Amino acid sequence: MTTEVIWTRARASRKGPRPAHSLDDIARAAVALADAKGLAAVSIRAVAAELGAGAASLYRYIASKTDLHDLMVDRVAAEYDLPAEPTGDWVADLTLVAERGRAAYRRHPWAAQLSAEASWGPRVQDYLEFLLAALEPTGLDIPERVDFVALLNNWVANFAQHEGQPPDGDAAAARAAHLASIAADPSRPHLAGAMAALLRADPADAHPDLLFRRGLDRLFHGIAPG
Amino acid sequence: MTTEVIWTRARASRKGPRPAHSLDDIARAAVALADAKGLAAVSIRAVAAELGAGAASLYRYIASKTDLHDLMVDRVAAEYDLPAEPTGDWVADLTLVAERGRAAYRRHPWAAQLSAEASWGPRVQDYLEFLLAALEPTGLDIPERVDFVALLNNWVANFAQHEGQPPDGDAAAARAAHLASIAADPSRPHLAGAMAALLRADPADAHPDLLFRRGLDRLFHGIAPG
DNA sequence: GCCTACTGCGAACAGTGCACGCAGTATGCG
DNA sequence: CGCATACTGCGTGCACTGTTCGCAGTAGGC
Repeated sequence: MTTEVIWTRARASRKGPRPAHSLDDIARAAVALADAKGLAAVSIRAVAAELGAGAASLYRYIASKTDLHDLMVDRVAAEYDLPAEPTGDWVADLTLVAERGRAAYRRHPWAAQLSAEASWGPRVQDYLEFLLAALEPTGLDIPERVDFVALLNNWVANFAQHEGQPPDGDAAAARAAHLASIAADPSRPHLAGAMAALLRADPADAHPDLLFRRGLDRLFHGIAPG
Repeated sequence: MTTEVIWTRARASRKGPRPAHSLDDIARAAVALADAKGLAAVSIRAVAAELGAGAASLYRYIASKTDLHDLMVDRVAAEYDLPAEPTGDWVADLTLVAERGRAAYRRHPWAAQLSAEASWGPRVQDYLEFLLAALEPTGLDIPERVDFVALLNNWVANFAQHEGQPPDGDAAAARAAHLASIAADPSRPHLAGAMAALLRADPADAHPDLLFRRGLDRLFHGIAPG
């Protein structure tokens, strides 16, 4: 008997007691936990406790923690809530996806770590379908489209991660101190200058919306000058 | 007493026995272990055993597993082995970095998961310095340069990940089966078409070097048609 | 009314990151 | 020299992890 990804497992059961929970319940609990206390706090036991269930009970629904992660990613993907069909204006379509993604990754910063590895559930597939359809007018061939979908997702996740203020705490403070020391190190002038500029501009006077649009534009039209 | 990142800790010691290992030894052992058995096999105990040391001994050198990850990333970054100064031809400079990165990520696929989160050691800083300097002729402003550095790293890591054949094993087989079922699902035609095309072209008759150059070119000049 | 397929779950197992504290070692100072 | 001191390696233990096993209980089909 081969292992299966959670999305292909049969889920019909006629006999016995009704399951007390659903995959969606589990996903919701896990997402809530990750939002509140970080991805590291999402343990099988913790999710089970959130549902008022025993730890071993979760294994009636999922086969591994990987399955749980897949559920979480799919649930976040549902927040894209895209229309059935792209408009045909590829810049507008991709911009819409990017903005929805930005919002989702700001709500769920942990999702960035999971989305690259997760196996695609139905909501993720909807997202991919929309993006691939939206890319049709660009004339890119198929490998390039797939490549660009991953690129866009990565870029959006990275952007959202950096615009949300860093999580306060011990490790974050150490990070910030290290960044400051890099900014003050004259032996790597370009890096020091860049870090100094970023630290100075931190009060977000440079509107992030503008940076986001500009970054997207670079993705669409490249970084080449002129 | 505030926690510190591993790169800023004092490392002078005059009294007592000479340390039996060095940070570089530890990094080398951890990288070797990750290359051989995957990132999950890199536990404190396993790395210590690789060095012929007790588990608790490692904590004389590092303060946490995060420190170990930082060491590993910095060691991989050393493999870029970039010249002191970029040439001034930004396309050539960035291409060089991308190619070195591709090779490094193919040798150490696990590094992709770590590089985004790691705190920058000296070798990583050298890499960043070179890239930021190389981006100067593009006329991008500083936030855009920093953004692009992250983008390039992500894209290269992602590319290298996908061109290396997937790790054989139980989970990988389940993944492949799921992909095939997506390719056969007519309810999302664009996605199905894309997956079918990718699965068909798997025998790598399309030279990956060519795909790599083309992808880089898209990064530099954008995806806009015409 | 029972067989049977199901459910929830306590307990246990191997493994993890990490902290404490002790034994041993080498250096600088008197 | 001798010794206090600052270091090193590390056994042991703790709280926790993902996962498995087997058992008690429940409810649909015949």
